Amino acid sequence: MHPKQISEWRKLPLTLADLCIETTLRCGQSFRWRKINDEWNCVLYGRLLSLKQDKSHLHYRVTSTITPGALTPGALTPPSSVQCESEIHEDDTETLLSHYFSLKHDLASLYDQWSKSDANFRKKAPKFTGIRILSQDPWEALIAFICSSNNNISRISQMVHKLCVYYGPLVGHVGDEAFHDFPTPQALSGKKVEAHLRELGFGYRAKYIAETARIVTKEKPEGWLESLINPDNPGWSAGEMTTAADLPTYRHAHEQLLLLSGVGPKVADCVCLMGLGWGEAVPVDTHVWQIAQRDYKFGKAKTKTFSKVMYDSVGDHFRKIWGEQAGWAQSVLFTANLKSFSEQASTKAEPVDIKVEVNEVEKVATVDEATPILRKRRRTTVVETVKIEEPMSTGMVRATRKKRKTRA
DNA sequence: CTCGCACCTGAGGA
DNA sequence: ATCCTCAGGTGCG
Repeated sequence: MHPKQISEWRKLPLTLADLCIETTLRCGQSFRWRKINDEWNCVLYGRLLSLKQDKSHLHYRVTSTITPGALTPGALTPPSSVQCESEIHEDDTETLLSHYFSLKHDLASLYDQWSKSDANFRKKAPKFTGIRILSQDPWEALIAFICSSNNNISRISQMVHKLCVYYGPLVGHVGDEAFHDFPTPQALSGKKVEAHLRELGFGYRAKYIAETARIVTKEKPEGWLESLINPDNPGWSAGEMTTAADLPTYRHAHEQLLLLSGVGPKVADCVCLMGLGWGEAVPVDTHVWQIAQRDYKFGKAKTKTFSKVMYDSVGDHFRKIWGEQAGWAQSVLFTANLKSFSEQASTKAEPVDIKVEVNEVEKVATVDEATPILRKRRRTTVVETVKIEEPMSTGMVRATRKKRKTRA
């Protein structure tokens, strides 16, 4: 056995504008990080990580580990290499973090790009720098966001924690607090899971989780979820070889996720964005819907629950504005809109910010008024009439929406 | 297809 | 304190 094996602190050169863990780890992407003595802790892929950061660096260390092979069934880990020595992991922990925080993207460039193409982003973003999309484990993201439905971040975090405690492997401790990894699909597909989760206060989500675990383990082939990962943003272990046949696309991944229980368009987009690496996925929830109405002149919904058409319309609009990483930009504005971060959100929510800012947003398919926008399948031309303004961001924004052929 | 509503729970405000 | 609203929605009729 390996007693404690607390490794030394290591560090990555990162400014707070490159990455702000204080914000990124609390803005409702992951619900698992716990702050203890000014350090953020979480188990990722079988290793207990601690993070802290200063002006110039992200400091990290691995407190303890368990054999990685047992945790990620889909990840092909050579059965022979189950080294316990933390030393083995040292080097690839940096790789793990680099992937987890999506460090291959230059955040300053992305913020610049979004600011150029969107006056509202330009106004809101400066107070919320360093927000990154986390590339999380797809399965964890799936279950966590099933828990998120009609729920608040505080309770979602509690629920995810319970899943880890009761169904995930114990990896180590920080002080007297135990840290478990996220449970595998198999662990959550037991017969009594639903009833137990009910007892634990999961409410109607207990059924969704149990059902989804059953579907993934029993009705889908091995590695099915991983096969939906964006090839341009491969998983950390690079264990998901997609057969050339099923050409994974964002649309396909989204569509597949909808087949699961408790997974609607919003949850599917969360998983696509934060678990499968599809940057164009824009989760439209109540907050984003509010943002769309307040800051982007989307019509007031006549119905309480906005329709699928409106859902897609909002997403398409943001994809048109922000481009390839629209979901990321959305996450920044989402965070700026969170009550928990309201103190940052400017001294006061001045309702006077109308100004000339949103001049180019223009009309945008007034979705309200029940205008049968898509009624007739009018070729593709109909829908939005967002004017193509200045030429600066041409290359990116032109997200070629080919064939809208909606089966007909 | 669209729409309306029930659904579990508990943290946080009035 | 007690009520009420709301929380990163989804499934079903």
